[in-house]
Amino acid sequence: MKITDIIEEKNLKLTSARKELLEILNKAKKPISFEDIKHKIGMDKATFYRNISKFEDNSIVNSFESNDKKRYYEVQSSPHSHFICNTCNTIECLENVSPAKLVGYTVIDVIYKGICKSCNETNL
Amino acid sequence: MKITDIIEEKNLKLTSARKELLEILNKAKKPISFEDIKHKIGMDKATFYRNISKFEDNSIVNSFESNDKKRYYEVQSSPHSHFICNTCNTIECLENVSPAKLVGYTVIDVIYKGICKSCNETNL
DNA sequence: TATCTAAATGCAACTAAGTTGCATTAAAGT
DNA sequence: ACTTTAATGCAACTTAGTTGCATTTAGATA
Ligand SMILES: [Mn+2]
Ligand SMILES: [Mn+2]
Ligand SMILES: [Zn+2]
Ligand SMILES: [Zn+2]
Repeated sequence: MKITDIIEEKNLKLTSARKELLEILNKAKKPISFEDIKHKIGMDKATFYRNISKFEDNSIVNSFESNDKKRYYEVQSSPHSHFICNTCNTIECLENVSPAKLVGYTVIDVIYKGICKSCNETNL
Repeated sequence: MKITDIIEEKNLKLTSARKELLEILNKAKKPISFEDIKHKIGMDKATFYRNISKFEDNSIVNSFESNDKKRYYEVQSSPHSHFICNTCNTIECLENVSPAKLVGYTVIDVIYKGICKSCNETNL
């Protein structure tokens, strides 16, 4: 789905800041933080956070906190869980892991923490 | 296990601040944040964070970030996952949920996010 | 038990992610 | 083109957590 369509579908104004932000998020293969892209974007950080917040309200973007106390954002595609490595802090999207069901609860998001594949191999 | 034994086993100095802190953490049934206990403790916040950090280095305490952007700490007992409610922000320890295994990864901690039992019941 | 030393503490200053108020600008409907 | 309302930039603010430094204390040694 195209960026302009995503924005129009939610009846949001298509501003240049939003286009720029969504383009970067759309290209990214991993969730990214403000820190990650602050040098690539033209907008002020207030604009970044306000737009991210609006995207989240409109279910265009979702986010979670990582080990480094920063928030990471990604375009909402098919629901999936994430793995955060305690050693190298890398975040991986786990597309093929079906989230465990918990009776009585509604599980929306699952974050696994531990040691990732490549860190495990390094320490053999 | 007694607090004094835990500290001695790791060859840490048994200071009054550490005793106070570990006693509170040990009694707590849930993970707690600095905000939660700052009024109950005598030590400075720098001392709190330095001691928590030392406890984590020595595997006495573990922690994770919650929805409210605060870090929550608990005495490391049997490994278990946690549920964080997006509605009421309550944190629950899930003692009886065995964490999913991911081939190639070492899963140390799993955080489920979503809607907790009581919030689900309220919205029937 | 008095002395010694490294580690722990309190305090204040700092950092950095994220938020907010306000004046200005720009999107998009007419 | 005109108008309205939402979006933006900027600066000031908030707050969890960190750090430097002078002082204190645990606990080892004599
Ligand atoms: Mn993802
Ligand atoms: Mn727990
Ligand atoms: Zn890793
Ligand atoms: Zn709840």
